[in-house]
Amino acid sequence: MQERSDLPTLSLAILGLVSQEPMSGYDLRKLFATTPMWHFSASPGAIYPALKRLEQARLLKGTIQRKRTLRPRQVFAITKKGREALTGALSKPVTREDIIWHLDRILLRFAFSGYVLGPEATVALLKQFVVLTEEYLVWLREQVKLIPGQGPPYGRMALGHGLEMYQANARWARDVIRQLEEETGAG
Amino acid sequence: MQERSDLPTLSLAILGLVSQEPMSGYDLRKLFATTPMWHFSASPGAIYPALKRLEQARLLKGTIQRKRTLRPRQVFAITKKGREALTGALSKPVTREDIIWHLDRILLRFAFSGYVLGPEATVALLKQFVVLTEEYLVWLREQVKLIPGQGPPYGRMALGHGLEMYQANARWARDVIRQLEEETGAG
DNA sequence: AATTTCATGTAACCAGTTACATGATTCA
DNA sequence: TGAATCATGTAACTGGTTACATGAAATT
Repeated sequence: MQERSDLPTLSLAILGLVSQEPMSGYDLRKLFATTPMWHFSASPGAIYPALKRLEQARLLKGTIQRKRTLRPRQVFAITKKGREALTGALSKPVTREDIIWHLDRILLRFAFSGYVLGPEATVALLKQFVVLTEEYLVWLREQVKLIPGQGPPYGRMALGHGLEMYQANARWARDVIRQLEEETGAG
Repeated sequence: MQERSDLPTLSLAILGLVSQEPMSGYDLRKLFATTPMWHFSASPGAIYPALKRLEQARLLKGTIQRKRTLRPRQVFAITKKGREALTGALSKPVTREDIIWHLDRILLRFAFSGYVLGPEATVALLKQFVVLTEEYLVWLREQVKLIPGQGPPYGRMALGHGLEMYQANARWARDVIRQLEEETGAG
């Protein structure tokens, strides 16, 4: 019987952040509301239930500070099992679905992979990303060709946006690969 | 008492497609599964309930063909109220939240706006998009500067991805604006 | 004394996912 | 006749949203 499918993206974000430094729900909310860790829900109705689920799954362990007050502060730290789940999630192969629907997840995996698995694994992740993105670009370009040239141009233009996006993705990834390889080569 | 908030993205997609040509749930599923209208759920558990909600809200009207069979085919057409809801949704101002979290919605609005509201309204939509995107880019560049230069580079690199994305968005929009203005200017 | 910030949480709702189910029609 | 395709739908689950609620501590 295998571990239940994928961590939701918010849970992955929380797990990765807490793995670097124990945090409370409030700390996470502030982080998501004010820093470039934008893009993740800062709403208490998302954070606190997610923390509860992670603790129930024994991936996090909460410690209550200020026990005597009515509103104690609870700081969460990653467990051994949690770290295994994190490295597992970061090591999974990138899929075509990921590059289309879960780009935020890939970026998250990229950043945490750097800290948790090191630069080599991160370069490998990025290379998978580049390959899949370029495959997808091939398909997209075929789709563009299939659109009749005489009709209204909006569909073609919207597709053009997709092309720009995926090209930018691939460009960025190749650039970062180059930087990381220089670094590890020089280090 | 005002109309209940926003149409969900899938409902907007369905409404816009059906406004061009009446379709069944199955037609929509095929479209979402095989054409560049990728990116929308082709799962029956999403499509059929969405169609039911749109019909209950009187935005669509279903007509059953092949009445006598057990599995009739039901084709949906947009109603007057549905067309009003569609133009309303397309005419709403673009928000900062849209450009960060709902880019898919903006692309959808762009494409349908072309057909439903015409090129001038579409150019206006794109111009809003460009302004908000460039404002956001300013903020992002400030965030990049705030990252300490000596630490691990992963956070900065992930932010760099955001910069590339939003720059590509703005570039695409400006390009399309230019094309549409040439067209309407020449036409 | 009033406001803001710290800090945690729940309840109702919404909409999407996967998996399941049914059965007709068309094609090889 | 068996497989693929047409065609519609439900049930259980998941997890995010908004809005609400509480109350201490720090700041003005």
